[in-house]
Amino acid sequence: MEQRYSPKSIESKWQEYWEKSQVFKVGEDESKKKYYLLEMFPYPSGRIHMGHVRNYSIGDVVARFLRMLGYNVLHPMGWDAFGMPAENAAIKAGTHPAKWTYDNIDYMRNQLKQLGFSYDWSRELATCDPSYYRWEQRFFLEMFERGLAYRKSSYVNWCSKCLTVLANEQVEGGACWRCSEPVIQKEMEQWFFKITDYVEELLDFTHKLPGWPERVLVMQQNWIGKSTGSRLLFPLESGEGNIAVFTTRADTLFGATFMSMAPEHPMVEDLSRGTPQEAAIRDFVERARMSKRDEREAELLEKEGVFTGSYCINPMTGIKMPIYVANFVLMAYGTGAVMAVPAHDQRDFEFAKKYDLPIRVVINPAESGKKLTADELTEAFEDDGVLVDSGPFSGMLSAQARNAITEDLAKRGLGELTVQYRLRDWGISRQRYWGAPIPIIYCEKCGAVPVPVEELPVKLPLDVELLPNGGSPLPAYEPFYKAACPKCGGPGRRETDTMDTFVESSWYFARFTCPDFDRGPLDPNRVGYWMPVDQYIGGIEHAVLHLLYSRFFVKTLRDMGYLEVDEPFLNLLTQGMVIKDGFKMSKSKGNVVDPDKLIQKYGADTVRLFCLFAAPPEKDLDWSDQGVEGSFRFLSRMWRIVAENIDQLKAVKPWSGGGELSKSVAQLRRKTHQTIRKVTEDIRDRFHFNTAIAAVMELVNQIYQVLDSKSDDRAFWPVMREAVEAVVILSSPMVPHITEELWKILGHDRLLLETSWPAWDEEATKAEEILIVVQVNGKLRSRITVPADAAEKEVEAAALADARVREITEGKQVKKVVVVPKKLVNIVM
RNA sequence: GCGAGAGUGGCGAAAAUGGUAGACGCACUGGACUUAGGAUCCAGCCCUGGCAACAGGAUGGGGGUUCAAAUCCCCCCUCUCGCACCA
Repeated sequence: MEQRYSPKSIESKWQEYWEKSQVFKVGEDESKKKYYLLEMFPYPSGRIHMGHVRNYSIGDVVARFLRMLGYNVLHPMGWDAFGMPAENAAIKAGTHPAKWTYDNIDYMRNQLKQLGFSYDWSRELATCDPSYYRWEQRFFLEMFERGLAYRKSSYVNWCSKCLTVLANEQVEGGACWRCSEPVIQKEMEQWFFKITDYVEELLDFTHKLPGWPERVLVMQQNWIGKSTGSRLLFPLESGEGNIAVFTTRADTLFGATFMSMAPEHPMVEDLSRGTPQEAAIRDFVERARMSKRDEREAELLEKEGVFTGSYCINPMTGIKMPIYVANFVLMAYGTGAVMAVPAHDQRDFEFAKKYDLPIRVVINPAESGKKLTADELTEAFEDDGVLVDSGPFSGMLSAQARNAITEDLAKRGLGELTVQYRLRDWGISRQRYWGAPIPIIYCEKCGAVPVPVEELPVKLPLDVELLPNGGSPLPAYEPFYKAACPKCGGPGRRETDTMDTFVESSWYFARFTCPDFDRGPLDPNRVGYWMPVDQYIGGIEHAVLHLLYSRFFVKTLRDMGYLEVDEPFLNLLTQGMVIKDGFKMSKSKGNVVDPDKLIQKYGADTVRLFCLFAAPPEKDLDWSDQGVEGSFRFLSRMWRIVAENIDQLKAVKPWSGGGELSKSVAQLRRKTHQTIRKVTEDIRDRFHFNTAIAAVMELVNQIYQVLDSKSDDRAFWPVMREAVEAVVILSSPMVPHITEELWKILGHDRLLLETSWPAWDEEATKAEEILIVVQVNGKLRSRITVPADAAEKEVEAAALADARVREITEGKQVKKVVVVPKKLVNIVM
């Protein structure tokens, strides 16, 4: 055996062996308990980065650990392979997105293999493959049939750099999530998935996912943004129709003195037509539309508006309310129109002050009994309170009045209690090339006609020329767009938009259970066996996007009969970022660490070990080159224990109990079993790999000490062997190559990864004598050793008899003695 | 502004259920082995005082509950994240 630990040849040897013998390939085995462990699959951007290494190292520990515990573990890997970077890179490099993508996949697959992850590679899939997206197109058609996929024209988020539409979830602070270009509003015909049909269930289940981090659930709840209130109608002065508003404060209706509308509101044009305000309104609306969304939503943006020239009537007071178009009203929320109550809403207050509109106080503070007056207000009073100047409702509390006023209006058909959500339907059309085609043909006669299921997949043509500006070549590519109407046979035009790539990632986890199934999207038997995912691991950045879409998609697949689960992911672990020099590792910060180089220098085991040891998984990990060095040093120490003692170790069997042990040997055996317990519990119950590794390090340290002690106990080597094997087995999920090698060197024929996880002997973890801490008045004063089975009274007596304790308690009255079994004695004076 | 989370040595971090604060690792210091070592091994390493045994202080700050608080409660400060004119 090599005296020095040199990972290179060891690692490639075992990787080849694992691959050849297909040890990680799994099938449905009813005799075993299944466990579906999944890490978020990567976008094939070119190379694996440290974030991936960390994510997949965490997953691999769990997968290997559970395998050894006897679970049937599904642990697949694939590629989120459609997406814009492929197009941009291909244009730049003069290649094709498909080639770029598949080349990257080849490179990255190799990187993952070099890291030794225990994937069932036979299940690998790439979402850009027609054998994958054909089923997505099928889902689309079924969703279309059920009205869950529909087309509508609306204002959508447009990124002028990416030349495509973005879903709301993909807009961060008014800018494109991908390129940070400010997003503008553009009116377009788009396909939508009706996620709002599932809004209540999506919200409801945020309370039924105990295995998810609270903050992710809260983020989803916030995103869904449920609020209960009233929908009220304000008749137009002209008598021709009403304006609908949503309000959570129907109790303030008597204080509504004007109306504010979003610039995009469809009634704006009619309301201003023929009035002196027509030109001013047109100008204002145009300006608002062109202004970028981040400017419009910026906190400091001053409230501005223009009178439309028309009025509506307050249905309670009968007062004429001027209708304004205001820049702060969002078309996207509620009805796009807001009843303005300046006394009780800060925005309306500022607006009223600016344009000199009337302010009416209708709520007073309930407790202080203070009376507010419009003249004295310096800011809106937004709290609930007691109604005043509100006709028959005066004197009521806000909470009651909200219902009472709405019900009163309901009698006149002007109001109803309603629920409003922030969540809107998921816009999935993308004006890009590298995505799954939407299987629709437009016919002048028949409209939007679905492609017949038998004709799927609608293949994305690969023989196109990309446009230098990044726009999709499909609308100009006749062989693709030219199609006959499936209904009437007349001339048609194929949909040239592609689907949002988040659609692919919304169901890949289900496809992993049966990636070769060709008689439908999902094999009911296999998907039934494996789903749901028991443990999902990935970055927090997908808290809303991917994780909400996937939850929705699973519910629709369930309702279409493809799945039987309500939720895709039973447990979710969101791992922290990898930080270096205070910043998240990124190309733009120039602080990336290349996994290839590290593997080259230290081997995969060291890289994995460091990622697991430096921080618990959910926290950010501070990268440290010296820390990596330390991880390598530890593995070298582990190696040396075996290398320097191989003959003696091989000559014996692990200690199996029986007989007296000398002190240091007995201590080593106790430490061994305590470590087995600690590591098992840390991995199983808490995913705290850092403390599990620390425990193994402690055992290694003790092994070195005991090796130094040169005991002539005949149990020495057997106990030593038991300890060394524990080190090897317990660290094997984290560092699988070195441990597999050491296992073999120790003389085992069977693979370490086919070996059962060790059980600890509870008896062996117990010491016959234990250390008890003695406090006087809560201060640590002494330590005593007592037999482990000593009774409380005996422990108390021993503590009081302790020399140091007697020194302190000398001549004083002991008031009370607290004995905590096996821990401490506190003497109170 | 709203919501969530976090503040512990020079650094990354440990301390299920309140019970020896700082395990483990990094860095640092000293020593051993060595032609040499940036390899390895041993020892030290929160602050103050002391040769030492030991004493006192210390988990962002202040108060409280308790025999006992990093941990529970109240107030304040700082940082991170998410949402943000949502009517």
